[in-house]
Amino acid sequence: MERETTSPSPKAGARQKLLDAALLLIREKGYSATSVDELCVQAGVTKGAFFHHFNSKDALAVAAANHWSEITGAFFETAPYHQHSDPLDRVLGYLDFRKAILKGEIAEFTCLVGTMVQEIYGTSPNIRAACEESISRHAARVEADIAEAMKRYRIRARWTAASLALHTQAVLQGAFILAKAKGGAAIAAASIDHLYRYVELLFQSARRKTKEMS
Amino acid sequence: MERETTSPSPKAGARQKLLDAALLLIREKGYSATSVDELCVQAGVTKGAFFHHFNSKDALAVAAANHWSEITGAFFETAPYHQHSDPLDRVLGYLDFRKAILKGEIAEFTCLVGTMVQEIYGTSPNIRAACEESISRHAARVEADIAEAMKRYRIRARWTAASLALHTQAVLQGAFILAKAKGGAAIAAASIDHLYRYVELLFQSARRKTKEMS
DNA sequence: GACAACATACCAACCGGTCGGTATTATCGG
DNA sequence: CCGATAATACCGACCGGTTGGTATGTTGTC
Repeated sequence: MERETTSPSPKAGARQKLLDAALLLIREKGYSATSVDELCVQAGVTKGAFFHHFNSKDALAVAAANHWSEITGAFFETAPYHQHSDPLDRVLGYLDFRKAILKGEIAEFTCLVGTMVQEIYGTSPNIRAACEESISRHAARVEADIAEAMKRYRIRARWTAASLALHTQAVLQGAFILAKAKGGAAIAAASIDHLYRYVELLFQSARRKTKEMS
Repeated sequence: MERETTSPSPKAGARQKLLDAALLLIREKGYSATSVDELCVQAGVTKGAFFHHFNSKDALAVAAANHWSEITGAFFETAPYHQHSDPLDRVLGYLDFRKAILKGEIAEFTCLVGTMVQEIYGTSPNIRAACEESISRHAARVEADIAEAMKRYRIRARWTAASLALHTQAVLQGAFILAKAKGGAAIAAASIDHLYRYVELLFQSARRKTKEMS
């Protein structure tokens, strides 16, 4: 007859609540430093529920990485920059968007899988694979727009769309590290500015040429 | 009269051996996942020695970050790229050098303080500060060459030498994360290539102009 | 009444840290 | 140069708390 609710989505099922708790805590304190007990408390769930849904802490991490892929996938899917008809504008719009969402606490804009893979790349192959999947899948979307832009502006270069897409992810991940070191998002934004300028420079002569022709 | 040497410098004192062990283990498994016992075993030292030299595990981490600064400082000091008279060549040479040292196991070329700051930025302010110091000090050396190059080639731009220097560090840190995720140094090298190209593009018109004048 | 979804109680291993003690070395008066 | 003294470096058993994980029980639902 009683019905009590606390903060983290009360009727959402223990599994979802644990995954949400993992996103929050692991981004704040890292994977190793986050204990199963803390995850359960944050999720408002007992340890029994934890090991009912996940065979181990590592299994939770894999599930959290996949959960992260779905959440960020849906988030970027609905972002405004996709509206541009010019693929280069979509790439630059993506970077603008990445810069624009650098708000709030550091843990709120940093990357779950980037944080995790640093700690576990040598010890937990399955978590590492899940993190790589997440990064690669996200990079692939950026790559599609880059490839289209290269085609549109007839870029012939030594670099590929794939390598530039991964480079954007490297810059973002590195920007997060600097933000954590310096205690603020400002340097991350500055680094994205440099990346933005780089992409502009890569396409600038080709874009100008095309503009002149039209 | 005796003189013996095995792997972790046997006659080097417990403190040095512990710092070396910290560099090795923390880069392999992260800070939280590395226990004091493991550090002692790796260093060939007892726990008593550990807490004789360091008040806490955190204190060891701070000392390790400073040790890292000294080691990398001396290492880059003697690197060949400093011989170039043109400051821009020194900057590009620095990037070439960073790319050239991406050899061996991942833990052998990744950054101690970049790895640590990810885990502890929110929980250990003094470790975070030591990591920031290390990164900033290294960036400052790069910044000096960039600033000189900007002066030499009379660059007037919206970006500063400081922000570009920090950007190089962001790219490197991010490249390390991708290397950990993908399990190899290749993507890190590709990302440094992009950064190299970016710096070239930033200076290219000015350099050409100067060359024509001479 | 079977089965998934939890809760509770509990465990052995391990964690960072303490502490009393010893071996080595530096200091210094005579 | 000597022996006493004291500081430093190091040892390893031990401690209380926490760790990831388990075994068993309870509950709601089809």
